Amino acid sequence: MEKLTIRDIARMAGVSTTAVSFVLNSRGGVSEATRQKVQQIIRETGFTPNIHTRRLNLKRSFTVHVVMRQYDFSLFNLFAMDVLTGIFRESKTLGYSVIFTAVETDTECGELMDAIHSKDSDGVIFIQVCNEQVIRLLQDEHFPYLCVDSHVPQDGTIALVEVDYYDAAYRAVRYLAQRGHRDIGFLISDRHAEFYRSTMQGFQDALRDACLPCREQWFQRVIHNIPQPATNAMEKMLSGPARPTAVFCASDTYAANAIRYVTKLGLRVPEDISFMGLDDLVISEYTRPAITTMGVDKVHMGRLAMETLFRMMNGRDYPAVQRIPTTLVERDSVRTVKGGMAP
Amino acid sequence: MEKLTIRDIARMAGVSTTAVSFVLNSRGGVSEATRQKVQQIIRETGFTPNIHTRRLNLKRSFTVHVVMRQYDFSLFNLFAMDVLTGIFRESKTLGYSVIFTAVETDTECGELMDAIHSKDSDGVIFIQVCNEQVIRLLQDEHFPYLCVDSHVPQDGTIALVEVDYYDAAYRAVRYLAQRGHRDIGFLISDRHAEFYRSTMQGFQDALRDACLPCREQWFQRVIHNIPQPATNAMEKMLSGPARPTAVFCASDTYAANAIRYVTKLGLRVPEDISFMGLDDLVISEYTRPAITTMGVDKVHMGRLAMETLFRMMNGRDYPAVQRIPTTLVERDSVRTVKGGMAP
DNA sequence: ATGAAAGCGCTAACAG
DNA sequence: CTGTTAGCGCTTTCAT
Repeated sequence: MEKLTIRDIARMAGVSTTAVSFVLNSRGGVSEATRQKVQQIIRETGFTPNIHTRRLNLKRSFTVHVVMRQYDFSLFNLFAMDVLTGIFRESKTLGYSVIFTAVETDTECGELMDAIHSKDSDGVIFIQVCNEQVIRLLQDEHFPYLCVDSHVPQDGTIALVEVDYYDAAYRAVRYLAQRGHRDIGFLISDRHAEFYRSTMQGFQDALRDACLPCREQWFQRVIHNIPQPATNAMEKMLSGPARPTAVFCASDTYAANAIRYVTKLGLRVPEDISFMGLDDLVISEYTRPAITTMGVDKVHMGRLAMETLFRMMNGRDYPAVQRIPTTLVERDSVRTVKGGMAP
Repeated sequence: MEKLTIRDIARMAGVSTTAVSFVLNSRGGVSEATRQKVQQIIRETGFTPNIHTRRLNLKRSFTVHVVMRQYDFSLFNLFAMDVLTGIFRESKTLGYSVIFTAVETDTECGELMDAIHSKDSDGVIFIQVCNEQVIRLLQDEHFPYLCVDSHVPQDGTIALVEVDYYDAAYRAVRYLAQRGHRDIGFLISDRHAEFYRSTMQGFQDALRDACLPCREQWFQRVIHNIPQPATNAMEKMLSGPARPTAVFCASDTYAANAIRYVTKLGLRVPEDISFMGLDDLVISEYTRPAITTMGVDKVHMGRLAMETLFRMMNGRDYPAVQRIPTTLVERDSVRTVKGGMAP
């Protein structure tokens, strides 16, 4: 069966291609009779217009390009996976397709730009990726784009959908303090300057506001993209003379690995040492103890990103920075120290 | 800056559009001098050919369409996520783009076909989705497609990349038997007739070959797509007079939830009851105890799927059914009963 | 309301 | 080797 064209339909309906085109795009300027006739033929034949032609004419492709990081360990994809789900759902309702590129951490600018140019799309969503050069080029081209969870300074130059990490860190530590913890460690990211900055700031402000001590050794940076991140950092944190009673982890993945590590060491969690995470990933519910964490609605972030990009692509105005709040999810990895308030 | 066309490049290089086109597609029939000239102009201007036009002319889009299930709980996406990673990697090397549709469980045939027709692509990969009607229509259109982990009869009519579930179940039970377990329960899927059939067959054959008893009550079907699958099934399994010493779960997600459930009940895993899973998902490493499971190389499945579809799309021959073997991943959820062999 | 015809940007057959 | 030209299938302008 040869692929039908608008011409065939026009012939079968005894009208011009213009009429068919108008019906397809539900534009006015066609008599009701013609419209009926054409619609019937379309239904009977199961005709679908060639999408490339449409795109060629309209100079838009009605697809968005999602660029995300390609991690070696699925563990790190857990966050992005949920964001994706949100993007999918929203794109469906908006009538957009979604196309992908997964980039290695060290992908260079030119390569990425090529990918963006060659895969056609009307806009780009970066998830956990934000190369300044690429951003600048995109800006020069007036190409719509937006970053989700990209750990980038929120100065308004780049459209962003970001977790309110400062607030998350602040409230996490405050929570720990309220549970009676005074000696609090911190597992922080070794990358993403902005992520580092905001969580660190939140952490320190909370420490200060709660009048808690602050020891150099209890701040440990986690090395990414190795099979068991956090193990190393945790080892260092515990090697000193004093041990924190609780550790705030800038990601649930750190927390999961740290808990596993200290458990192997013979420490009991949360009795001997408490842990608190950030993000509320799927695994956090299944570790033992399950991780108490500052949860984020990642699917919502995806929806919001897609919706915002849609506005950009259609010339409407849009909020430059959208900061997503976190919610405390209490599970079993934090104990109440005597003197602290029970949950 | 207006978008350049092949015409502009031709003019600037002082050659015809044909020459430019040939250079772009690295076809012969152009003198070295011309080629150099054109390539330089392209480099200088940063010209990229309009992809729609190319597709329109070639009548191919160089993109594959991935259709996957849209689950409400990210837990269920863990398998598909890794398959996707494999598809991405392979598609990149093959020069294909990837486009998506996430379907609800009850998406009807017409809707899916529309999605397939309207998002353009040269082939479809279904992940954990396999609607017979859709398959038939696709077959009628001679449209390349392939199913990954779709739990469908492997009779050769449909190109498949499937886990060897029979073998996985058989070997899992044999492993449990070797560890000295004689009373073995089974948490099986409530869906996917073929998945049910093959795992059940493997389970029963292994039981028979090891001369183990087989109790009706120890077979429990898990209800999907509820927040805590397996809890219910586990409850039923434990409600009888006798309790199995080990349970084989047709998925790690079942195992994770079952372990959590029985732990809350006060049972110790693996001392009081052992669990064995299937798939080796990210969570399995983080539960406590970590789940002993039959692992599958999901990323490999994705690669294989993409590569096979590529063959189909290009008229080469391809294997109709590819059965992926599983590998035992020993962790901590199975104990050795006295009389059994230590690992 | 309708249809003829001129593109959209590129590929490829064909003639030179 | 090179350029001219006819499409690819659809949108849209402009007469009618």
